[in-house]
Amino acid sequence: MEIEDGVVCNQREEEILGLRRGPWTVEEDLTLMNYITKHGEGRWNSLARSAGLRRTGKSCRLRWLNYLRPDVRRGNITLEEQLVILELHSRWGNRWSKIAQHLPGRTDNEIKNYWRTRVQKHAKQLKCDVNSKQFKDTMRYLWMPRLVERIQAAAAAAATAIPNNMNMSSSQVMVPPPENSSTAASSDSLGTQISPVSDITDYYNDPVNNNCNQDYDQVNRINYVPDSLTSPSGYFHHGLDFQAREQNPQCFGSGDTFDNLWNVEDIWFLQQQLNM
DNA sequence: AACGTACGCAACCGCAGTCGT
DNA sequence: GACGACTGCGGTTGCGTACGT
Repeated sequence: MEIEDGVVCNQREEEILGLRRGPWTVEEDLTLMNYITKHGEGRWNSLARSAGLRRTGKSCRLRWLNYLRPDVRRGNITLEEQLVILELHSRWGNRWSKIAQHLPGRTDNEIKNYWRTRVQKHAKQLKCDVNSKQFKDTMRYLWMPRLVERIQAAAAAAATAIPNNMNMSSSQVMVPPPENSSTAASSDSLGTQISPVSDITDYYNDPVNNNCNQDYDQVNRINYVPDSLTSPSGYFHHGLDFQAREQNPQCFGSGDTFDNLWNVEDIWFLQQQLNM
């Protein structure tokens, strides 16, 4: 049998075995769910055969983990989740599954998609590489503190609206303490210790932990904005802020979208970084 | 209304690691 | 130790839909 490459081989194999590809049907979903309910997950290749699914084991696993699992959390990524993603990505890079472990109900695929479609888009629009120091600094010193502010503002507003503080989803979002912080140094088991998202907001607001807020304040104190610089905020009108706005409309004034976290300050900040 | 473009997401692919034989 | 099967991960692609002209 002539094999040109692995892809052709796989395609022929699948044709011979009558394997299906592409979007899953409702019937396939039900078959997979029923089978896993009865027999449990794992051993995906034999599971696919035993369940009578004309799919690869890989395909079944992916469908289950990313879509059918009962604890999969759907919908927009919340502000807290965004903060956790940014923080953990700055620490671990593209370790999506590791990051996903700290966002209950979120899949690595979803986080990866979020990063690619949102964060990398911002980097592109700011005309810098997503892995560059400039972009990382902008993220850490501008975007993340702003997220913290938004989260705290939303929490405060929700606390006012709901006296017994049954607000937000903070308790569901877990981040390990920053590895290079004094908090981390004093923790018992780095990596296994889980703390609520409030830790991370405390972290970014505590001048002892890093100079993030000092830098941020400095940037915020700047009143002079060169006329030649125009805000890119007009670019950003999609997605991320909708859920937060729906949950806490009082926190969002007109035209105040999450994507407007990127504004003329970011351009200024990047230019300062480039001039250093 | 029709068309083109951008966006978001589900699914696929290749590779590397793990495990059993 | 060598080999093959399986699993999990990160990167990439393709499609449906929303949006703008």
